[in-house]
Amino acid sequence: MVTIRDVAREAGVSVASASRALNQNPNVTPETRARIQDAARRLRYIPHEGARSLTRRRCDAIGVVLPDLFGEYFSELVRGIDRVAHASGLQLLLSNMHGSPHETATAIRAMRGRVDGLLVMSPEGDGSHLHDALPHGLPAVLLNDDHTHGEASAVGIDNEGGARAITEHLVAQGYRRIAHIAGPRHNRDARQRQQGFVDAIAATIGERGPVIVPGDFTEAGGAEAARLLIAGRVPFDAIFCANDMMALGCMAVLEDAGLAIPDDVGVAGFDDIPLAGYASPPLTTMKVHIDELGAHAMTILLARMRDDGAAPTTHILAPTLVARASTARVKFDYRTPSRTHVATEGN
Amino acid sequence: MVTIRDVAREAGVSVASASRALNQNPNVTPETRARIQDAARRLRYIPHEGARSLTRRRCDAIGVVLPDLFGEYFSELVRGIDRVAHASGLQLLLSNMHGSPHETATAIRAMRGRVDGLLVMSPEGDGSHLHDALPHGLPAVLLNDDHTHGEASAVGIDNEGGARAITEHLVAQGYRRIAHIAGPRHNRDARQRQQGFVDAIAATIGERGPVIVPGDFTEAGGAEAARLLIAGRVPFDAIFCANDMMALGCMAVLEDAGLAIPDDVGVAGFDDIPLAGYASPPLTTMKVHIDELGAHAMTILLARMRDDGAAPTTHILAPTLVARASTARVKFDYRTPSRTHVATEGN
DNA sequence: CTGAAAGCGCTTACAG
DNA sequence: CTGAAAGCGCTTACAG
Repeated sequence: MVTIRDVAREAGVSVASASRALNQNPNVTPETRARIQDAARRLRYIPHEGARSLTRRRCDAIGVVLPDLFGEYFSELVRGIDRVAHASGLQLLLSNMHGSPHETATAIRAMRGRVDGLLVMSPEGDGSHLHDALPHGLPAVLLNDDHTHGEASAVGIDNEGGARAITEHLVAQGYRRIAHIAGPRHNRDARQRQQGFVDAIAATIGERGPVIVPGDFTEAGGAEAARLLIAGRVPFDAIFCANDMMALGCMAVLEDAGLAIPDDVGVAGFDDIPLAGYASPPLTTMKVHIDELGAHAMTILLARMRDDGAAPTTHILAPTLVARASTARVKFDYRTPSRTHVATEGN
Repeated sequence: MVTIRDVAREAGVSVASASRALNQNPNVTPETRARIQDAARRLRYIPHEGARSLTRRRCDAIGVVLPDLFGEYFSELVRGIDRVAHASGLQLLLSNMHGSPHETATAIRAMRGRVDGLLVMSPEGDGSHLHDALPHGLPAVLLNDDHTHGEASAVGIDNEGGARAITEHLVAQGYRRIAHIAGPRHNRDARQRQQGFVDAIAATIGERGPVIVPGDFTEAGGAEAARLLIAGRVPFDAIFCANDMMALGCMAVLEDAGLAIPDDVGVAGFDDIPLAGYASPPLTTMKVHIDELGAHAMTILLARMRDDGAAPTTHILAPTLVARASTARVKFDYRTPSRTHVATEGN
């Protein structure tokens, strides 16, 4: 491949001059600059960014380490991150830790010397295991975490508050026997959402031990949990799923079982992925502004990269309730008002 | 930040020995190796990958340049790429060209010296403009292109064949006045799908100038096109949309207008994004095996990276028909067989 | 087995 | 304005 030495030789100047001309440095006469640029064009010279960043001590890139790259959730997250990063002329180096805590450390280490900052989302554990992996001196922001670790800032979601809000919505709709399909046991979001649910049930209905079925954040897991619920003896008239994908799987099973949504059973999710609005009936959920989460985290990272002396901070974003037909037993069931009545009687 | 010199000093050896010990090189006595590894651990040393790749002349990373990072399509594509890349221990450096042909060149150049290979998807133009931007000597594979450019291989989709197949399906279902909502004018996929549609209509129905409404691959664009169709005087009993997102927007408008799908109007899309199966009614579409497209391209790139003397190749993947309820006027309308009859009479 | 040296491709003080 | 030199952090022949 052609290097800056080739360009310098072709133009009859030193590599120093070539570098200056190619980098818009003013200390070059127009003539030599033109000669150098011509040579570069003729040789189809493209600078080696790896070498550049080694000497410039900056990469103009930021690393993003995620548990997965797939699905609407991460897609939106990356979109938000990219919006801010691109505006600052930064490239994104994405890394997939494939859900493995061990690979997280590997992925983070592989970023050293390639990026100027790091965005990390590690949904399991308390984040202290990240402390060892994070390169000392590299600005970092934890995504979806609710407190800082070492020098890393954090941007999180108010999962507990969100879970409380949607549970209260179910209660307000008249549902009284509300079950919860939880997320993965070690997942931080899942635990917090479950906690918010339990608290809200206790505060509103006064029930101390609501039904909680384990789940795994997948559509199949939601379906399986719904089957368990139906097979069990405990009656229920609503299900709050810890995320939307499970709610979708859950709804399919309920309908197959002949249960009408929202009349026999109300269903609510969490996240508001695009699919949620297309489900039939459309799914009530807590909208997590995922792209804003990403954009916000990136903005904070930029600030830290400029001033790395600043103390790490924590930001918590509030999700918002999106009430749709899947829980519209009382107020929102504009489509089949008669059936609402029947169902209410039926329960 | 701590460098290998710090480790060497701490362990009382030369940087050469430190490097060897840290890279599992056998030429180190167990004792010195242990001493060096201890020092590295104590200092929390993490190697500078940028410097490593400069001397090793390889980055263990591959660059992916896409028109956008958002949406299910790219999400699945990246998933497929990552599956293969990860198995080979390669990182992914993603770049978003934000739909701009100009930014494509910038994004590609920025990859020089950071990656060992390049995957590029540039949906507009004929790909020859890429020729100038692709660094000479860097293995590259074009995604979604149907012929090679320079040294770059290509992996494409049989859009024409797919469009013909789904058009024939509509005809087989009894639809006779089939309109097409096209994709962006300069988009290669869109043009090929339109061509396949036109050919199939001519071959089956004998119609030479079927109705074609411009679109833009977005949901809003599909809705707008559907409104145009309804407002126009030309009768239609089916719509083949150039992609699924437009089909979704299209269906919403049709239903609002009181048209029953599939009885009054059949609707078909292209891509089979996950949303397609969730639409009501579920959408008939051509499944493009997007993740396989990505995995396939990555596999080819790996082969090129091993043997860069090989001649560039072209691979075309065939999409498969997924018949769902949105076109089930004749055979698949298991839900409302009576209405099928009515609708057929009605037309 | 170990170390001194060269070099990867670039940029940037430092002289002139 | 221009060039020679040092250096970014590493690896790898080359000697010993």
